[in-house]
Amino acid sequence: MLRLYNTLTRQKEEFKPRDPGKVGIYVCGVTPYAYTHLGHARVSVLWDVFKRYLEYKGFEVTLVQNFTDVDDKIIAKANSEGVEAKEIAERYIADYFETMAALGVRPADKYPRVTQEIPDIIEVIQGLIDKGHAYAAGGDVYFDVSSFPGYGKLSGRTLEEMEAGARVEVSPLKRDPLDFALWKAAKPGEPAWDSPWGKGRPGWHIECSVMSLKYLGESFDIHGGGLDLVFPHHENEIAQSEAYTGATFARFWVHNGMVQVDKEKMSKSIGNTTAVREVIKKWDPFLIRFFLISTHYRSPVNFSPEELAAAGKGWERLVAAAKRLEQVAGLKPEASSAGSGEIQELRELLDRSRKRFEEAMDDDFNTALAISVLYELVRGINPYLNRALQGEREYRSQEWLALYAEYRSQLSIFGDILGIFPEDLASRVDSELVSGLVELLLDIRAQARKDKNWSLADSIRDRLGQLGIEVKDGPQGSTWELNK
RNA sequence: GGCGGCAUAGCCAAGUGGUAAGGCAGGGGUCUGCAAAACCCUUAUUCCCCAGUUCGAAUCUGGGUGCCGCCUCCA
Repeated sequence: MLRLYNTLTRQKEEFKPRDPGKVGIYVCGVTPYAYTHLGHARVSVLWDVFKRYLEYKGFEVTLVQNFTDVDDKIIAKANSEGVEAKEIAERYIADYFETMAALGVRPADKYPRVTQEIPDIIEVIQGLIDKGHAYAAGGDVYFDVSSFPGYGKLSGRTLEEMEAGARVEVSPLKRDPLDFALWKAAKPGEPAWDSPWGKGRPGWHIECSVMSLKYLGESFDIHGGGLDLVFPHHENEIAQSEAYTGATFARFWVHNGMVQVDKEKMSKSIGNTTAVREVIKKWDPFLIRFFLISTHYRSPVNFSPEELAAAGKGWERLVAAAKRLEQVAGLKPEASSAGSGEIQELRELLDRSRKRFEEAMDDDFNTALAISVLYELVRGINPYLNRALQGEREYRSQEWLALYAEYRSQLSIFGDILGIFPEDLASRVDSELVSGLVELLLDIRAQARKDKNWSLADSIRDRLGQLGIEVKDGPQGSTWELNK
């Protein structure tokens, strides 16, 4: 049973989908006017993992993530470069897709864009006017906050409190300072579409209401996004949508914590963003994923090279174990008696791990706890893998090889859900020919070592090292590992 | 100023009433021609402080301190 923290109720609730077996998710995507940064990466990686886990649980998941491809920032950027707004949006949308591919994020099911949904948006705005929830003023259209009694229920504040805050934008066209724009009249030179209120473009919040309702329907299951969107964006989405349909907008609101730098939020307006395209030049993209999910999604995660390096050490241990499991899968069984007691214990560890992994993920997607299960698995099997790879015959029996195969499969299932293992792990590790040749060289080297011919032994190790094959000597023999 | 959240070892980080997961770093060890890896042991009598509830609290309540987010664009 999956339990999810719902921002709306501020507690964990049992998750039951609207339609049995199916889950509809809408996640607020990016405004493409700058390179994709780690904050964007966190949201996307998170929902990629959540979707994979829900699919593992047997749900059919529809994930919708939008692009806000027209807004003030895009227009400003376009003006400063002397190009069309569309060109700016296209450039950074392309960067977003490239970044996501590098991070192993599987594509969402639908990526709607504001500029391609204008007629639907106009229809909803007109509907809101007709129902008395919105009013046109000077070519703009504003949502009348006072007409929606539930305003403030997501962010937990009342109209009075917000009025007192007094940092809201004052516009002479608004009846109330808290009213927000559904439609903005075009200024000269801005991208604009025809509408009943004259040329203009949609306000920021209306797109998400329109697109989520269009692609997921009323009362869809989960609406996600960064914690910084709770107010005003998501609050406004609820007001518009529920005023329009009269039905609950989204059933679960799931918000992730911010990526921080020096304990401060990473954001474009502060100017402390780190573009993912730069980060992955120095760090493995799968380590970035691992790092981003090694903290619970609702907590902030601080980004620094030191913390990334520390996480990297642990991650490398998991990857190394996964590689060893691939290698061992290529061994031929030896006829020898097995240590059945040890095998029994290891099989119990395996069974327990499945349960603990699922319990962790079921508890509000506790990826940090889930990762600890992988470490337990690896710590359990590692000693035996080493013995098998070093040639100890009793650890290469049919029974042991079968157990390794189970571990390999289980680790790969967990790894796939979290997406933390490079996908070409198997192909990198093994082709029969490579294995055979490396084994041959290691046999020769073993003889050289026996003869204390260290220069030959070291030369073989060094030259294999240059080819990316790392040789490691152990008490019973040598093992090897293929690195990038 | 208003609203919300968080404070756990040197660092990162799980844990919402039953006696402190996991990772990194550090120390010790197994192994060892050298190197690397792997594994074992070890590192918080204690969870920001003070009071309270309870047989029992890191976990609940009240007060304090510090940090973060939102109230303007933001994932």
